[in-house]
Amino acid sequence: MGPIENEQGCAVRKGAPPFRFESLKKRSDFKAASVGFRFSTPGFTLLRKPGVGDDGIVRYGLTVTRKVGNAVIRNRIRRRLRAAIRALAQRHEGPAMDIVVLARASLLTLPFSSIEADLARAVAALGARPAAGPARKPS
RNA sequence: CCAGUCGGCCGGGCGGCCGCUGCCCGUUUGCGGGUGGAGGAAAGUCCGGGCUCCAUGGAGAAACGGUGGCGGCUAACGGCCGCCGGGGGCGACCCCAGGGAAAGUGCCACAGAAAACAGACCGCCGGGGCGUGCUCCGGCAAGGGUGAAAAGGUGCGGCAAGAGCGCACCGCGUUGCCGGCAACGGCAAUGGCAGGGCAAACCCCGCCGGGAGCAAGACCGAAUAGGGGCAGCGCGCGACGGGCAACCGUCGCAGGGGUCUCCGCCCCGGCUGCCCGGGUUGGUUGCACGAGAUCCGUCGCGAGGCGGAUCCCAGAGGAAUGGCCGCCACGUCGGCGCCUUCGGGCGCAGGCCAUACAGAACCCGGCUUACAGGCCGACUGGACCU
Repeated sequence: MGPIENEQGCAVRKGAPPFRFESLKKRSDFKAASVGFRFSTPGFTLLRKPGVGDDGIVRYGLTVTRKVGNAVIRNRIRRRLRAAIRALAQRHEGPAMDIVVLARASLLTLPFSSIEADLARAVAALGARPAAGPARKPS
């Protein structure tokens, strides 16, 4: 893969090193993402935190609620998601941003290849939206 | 070989690609290399400890909570081991909240005459009466019936009929002797039977218990705003309130600033320096050498004790210990062939699934619950062969 312009024509990164992927750790980040754009797939819902991310870094958070299953199931889902995100990071070119993955129970049995494909699709779709996030009524 | 009882153990393996994390080494500070990295229940959070903080002069009592055969083990326990008693099983073995009902209170539905100072429905026996199968009086509690339970059970004698009324055996109480550390057991004598059940109803008795928890606790600690103390300099007037005072608060006028001037509006009324306390995010620690693991010896029936040697064996923090793929084992399904005690077993090729329960969060000892499949050992009952 070569450094190219992405479809939106923003953030051209010729010859830049690959994106670094870090995990979100603060509760406030998760809450901020909950008001951003969403993209749903059979296995999960992807949220994008409003705002321009730090250059060259995509931060991701995983939300796997107790409703999904017990600790063993939740951990396995987290591991599969991390593995898929890591694979995606190798070829990510889109804008820097913060995302949160809301997991569903089907992630346990869904084929790994389809999780990867859905994740790439969802990240591309959210990367194309304006960074400021959706217009919301001021509360 | 079949059926069963008890105890212990395992609970995937190999390879490839790509990753996470603790420690060590190197380093061009990007990273590279080496090495370690979930469980028997890590679970439920039900007990017991260590550790930490708080409270506490010592001892005791009350209250509350827990616990309950006896002896031992243990740091401790509601745990474990051994034994005793009761119950179940042909047996190996299993089950028991197993102190006290002659301290008191309470409850015992339905049925039944009567459910606890006993009593008499049907009955049985004797006597009186008359209308001769009913009634009255008295005796009895064996039989019937009710019930979970009705003042021991069986048999013989006895009697008007009966009854521990008498006797034998069994059960029970008391006393004595013997065995045992003890729970308790054995034997003998004796009493003719004392006494309903429920204490997982209150209660009584013995024993144990201060509270909260690693988000315990300790250390480091910015920036901004705000709080307190001290020192120096400064400190317009008036009114009101508080105060011994220093001083503080409110209001008005004057002053300064936004804004060069006026008006209006808003803001400020101390400044500087040093110190203190509190404290959000964060970092370090507690936090991985311990009632530690493995092996050996020794004492003990055993739980376990003692001694020696060797070893270091997870430390995350939106939470690492893995993701994907291939092969194999195990399992399972039907097919074919052979054997068979007709339950099944073995062999061959093939299809399917790709493992159950479940993820450390300060650490240990237990308990309880969950668990696909499999292995080992000891023992019991039975069948067959020699």
